[in-house]
Amino acid sequence: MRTLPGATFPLMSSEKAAEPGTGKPPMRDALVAAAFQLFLERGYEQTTIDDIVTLAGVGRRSFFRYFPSKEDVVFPDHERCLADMTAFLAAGTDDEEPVRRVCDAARLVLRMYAENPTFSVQRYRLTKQVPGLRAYELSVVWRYERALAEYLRRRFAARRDGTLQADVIAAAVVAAHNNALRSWLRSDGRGEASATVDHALAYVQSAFGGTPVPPAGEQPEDVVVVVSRRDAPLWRVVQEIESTLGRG
Amino acid sequence: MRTLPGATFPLMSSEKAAEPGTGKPPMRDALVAAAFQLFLERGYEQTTIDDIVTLAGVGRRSFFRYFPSKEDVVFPDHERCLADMTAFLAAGTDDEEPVRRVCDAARLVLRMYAENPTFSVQRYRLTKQVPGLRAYELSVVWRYERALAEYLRRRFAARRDGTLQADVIAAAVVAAHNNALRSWLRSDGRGEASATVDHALAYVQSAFGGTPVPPAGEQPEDVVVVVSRRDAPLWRVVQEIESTLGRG
DNA sequence: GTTCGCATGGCACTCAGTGCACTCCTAGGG
DNA sequence: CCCTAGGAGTGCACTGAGTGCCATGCGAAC
Repeated sequence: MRTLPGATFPLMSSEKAAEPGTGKPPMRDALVAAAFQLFLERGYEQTTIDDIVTLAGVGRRSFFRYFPSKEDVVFPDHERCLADMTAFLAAGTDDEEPVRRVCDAARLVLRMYAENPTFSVQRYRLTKQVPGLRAYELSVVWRYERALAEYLRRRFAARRDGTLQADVIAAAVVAAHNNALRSWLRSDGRGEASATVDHALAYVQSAFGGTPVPPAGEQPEDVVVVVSRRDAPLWRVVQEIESTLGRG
Repeated sequence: MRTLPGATFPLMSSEKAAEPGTGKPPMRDALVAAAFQLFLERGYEQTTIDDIVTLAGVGRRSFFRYFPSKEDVVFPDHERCLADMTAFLAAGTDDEEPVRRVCDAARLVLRMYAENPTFSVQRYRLTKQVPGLRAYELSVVWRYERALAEYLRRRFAARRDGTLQADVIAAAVVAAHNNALRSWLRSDGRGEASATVDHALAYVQSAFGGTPVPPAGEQPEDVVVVVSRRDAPLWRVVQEIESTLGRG
């Protein structure tokens, strides 16, 4: 159980001290690096906190100073991302389409994943096979979903069944986002993540939202006529409308 | 720390021994009863496993024979309910409307809650204020959602974007169900739970499903004509279709 | 230099969860 | 009637996460 050589985590970084908010404390990064190295080498459950702090060359107590639990070290940036999303939603004006707004908020999360593809893929493989981490990830995702739902509840305050619609749409947005994100992660971060998630979110917008893609250049006909076979499923009808409007 | 009097948990029950599958082991029920008594008295985190087993009058090791973790004692019947749901989905035939089927599956869960209103309400209050239990509940709900999504994925195998639609619809169904369930739980289990959840699921069916309410008596017109103002939001158009079809 | 604040480290403790071995108690077979 | 096999329950010791408390050390301010 050797100690990580000092060069691996630059204590001589431009950030000289741990300043919460301004820059990342180097010790925090060192702990994340040491933890992931061990998690990938021997697995999450086979790695103890003592192993991590020994490799990082810091005291055991310091680990819990930066991460409230062992699971948290696997999701080191979600707290900040959640704050970003909350701020993004709070900054919106009331003349925006609510569903479009929450879809854009979801894209913030995707961007965070896409910023570090290799890290994201490693974490994905880890969470996929460790039940405890999967459970923890659920609680993280749940907080994003709640942020979206709270925003929609405010926007839908006047609607009948506003809270119901808010909860359902938030869940649908998160599910679509996660579907696209996972598909991207399974491909080892190759390909364009944003295109995948755009496609997934367009489906949700087509089911719930206002205008999914503002026509911009080409205006749809002033009058839309849809002829539907009796008993055709509603999604088929919606699909028909979309293609008629030139959004297919 | 007295011991629970023997009369509180009928050891003289008709089930004389612990027979997995046939009847509930009385010891399991005794542990649940003792646990909830203490959780309500002094809180979840303030209650240790030792407290529970002492009150139940059994050995500490026996607790973990029945419940793999402390959280599990709070959700003693979800494992069976999940099995029921899986069986229900597997028993369906392929000529049924898939969305309707998963909505019916969700109603199974509601029925389980509605069978023991007081227990469900107590548990709700507990999970609402204990973060650890909330997280655990998320993992339970996630398994329901996965069961629904897997079913829909099979049914949508031929569709383009089938897995996306399956994931999104499953999430929407679960969110609608939970919205209704929580509203019912907040009312202390008064009122008709099934009516609330029916209303919530109808919203999801109207957004995704085939015929939300089979017309039965009155058939919709064979040809549907919708005239829409330019730039009207899609949900407004859908609303129009719905009212035209007589589903409003 | 002294002092204050802060990041860190060390120590001891609680408690959840596990592996193992032991004791009953019961069923069944000779 | 005895002997045995298996399963339910139990006691014990151990690991490891997470916490509270206090000491230490270091840089900044005074």
